Amino acid sequence: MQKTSDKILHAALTLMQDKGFQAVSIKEIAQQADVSEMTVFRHFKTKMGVFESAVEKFSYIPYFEEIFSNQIVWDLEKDLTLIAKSYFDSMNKNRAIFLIAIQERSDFPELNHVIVKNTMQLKNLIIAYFTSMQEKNQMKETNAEAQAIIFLTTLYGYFSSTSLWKDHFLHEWEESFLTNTIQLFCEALKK
Amino acid sequence: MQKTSDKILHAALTLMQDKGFQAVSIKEIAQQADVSEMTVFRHFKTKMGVFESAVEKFSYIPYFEEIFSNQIVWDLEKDLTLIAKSYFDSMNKNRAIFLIAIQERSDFPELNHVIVKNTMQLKNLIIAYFTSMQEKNQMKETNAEAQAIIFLTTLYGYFSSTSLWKDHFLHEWEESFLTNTIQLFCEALKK
DNA sequence: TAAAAATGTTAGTTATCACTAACTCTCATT
DNA sequence: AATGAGAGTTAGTGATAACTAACATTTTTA
Repeated sequence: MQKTSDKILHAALTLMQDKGFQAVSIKEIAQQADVSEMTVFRHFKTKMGVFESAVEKFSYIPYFEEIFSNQIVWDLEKDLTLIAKSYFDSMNKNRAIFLIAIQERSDFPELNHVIVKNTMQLKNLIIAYFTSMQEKNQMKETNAEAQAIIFLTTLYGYFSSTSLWKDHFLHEWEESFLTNTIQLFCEALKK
Repeated sequence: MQKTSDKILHAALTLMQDKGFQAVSIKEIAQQADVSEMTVFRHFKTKMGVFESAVEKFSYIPYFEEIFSNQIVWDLEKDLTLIAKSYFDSMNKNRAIFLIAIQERSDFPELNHVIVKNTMQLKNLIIAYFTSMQEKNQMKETNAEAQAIIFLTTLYGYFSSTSLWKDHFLHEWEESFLTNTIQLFCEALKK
């Protein structure tokens, strides 16, 4: 059986990813977790305490460098697939925090760092990868940074739209979206 | 000089695009608009009334069909530029509503329609455009819908990330992002 | 300039919310 | 059987927010 504090944190994140931090009351969290309000306060002192514990527990720091140093095979299609999947993987694990960060961006701008830092790091790795691929003569000589930004923006666009608007938006399944996107980039960039 | 009710609506939208509907108080709106709380209530009855009037006043319905029927020249680069600029133009005009829609999506799911409807409409027009281009033998024979979705997702990703995370994210200027993106798509899709 | 319309001021109502305090209940361990 | 930890219950405090009512003041207009 689940520990009480875990139940509370899970309930809090579940509610906050839909409504944000300040729009969710302790009462709601307690109901969702099936405990009394007092139990929540006893475990976490304040509402902010619940939130901070939840972020700490559920935020995920991806290790893109390892992936890059171990699994890159210098084949554009395979490598872009790997990169894209790693990105989706890390963003999916941080989905709740991503959604809360959006909603509370004016009150807790620090939260953005979790998301922004990951993305910037990946961006730099992709730039380095593209540069290497150009040196290996496997990619056309275009602006590596610009291509990296476009690639990441596309991935971000997919993740963001499916997270925020559920399937009511452009709805294509992740797998097929990914295949088509990578094919497009390969078509444009491969030498 | 600006009418009082316009001042209020403008203040409300300005505040709500950062914090959302329910996190902004009438007091804040009144201060921002430099009127008294009572004036706000006298003009709009309820807080919800302020919001509804603001949405009605500032939501923008783009006329993509007209653009497509008048300004398309059947040159992939020129046409994609036109399409992308029209998209950014309409989204920029709806930026405040877009940001509020995100924040209040669990309470006012109807709001999404303004954004989703525009995007879906544009998507269908792009699919039709790609199909025609293929028939004219100016584009490779790929899945038109998939390409349209990728193109729109990329544009959405740029708009969404710059709107939400200001310049702290992938920061490339709209103009150069657009040029590079369209060049990539042309490289991949042109025959 | 006088009436009318718009806005300000002040005080108050009701509801909700974060949080506290004091007390009770349950149940596993010894 | 006694203890103590974890959880529930109830009542309450102080703050804030939406909204109302009554009256005063300013601005616009005829």
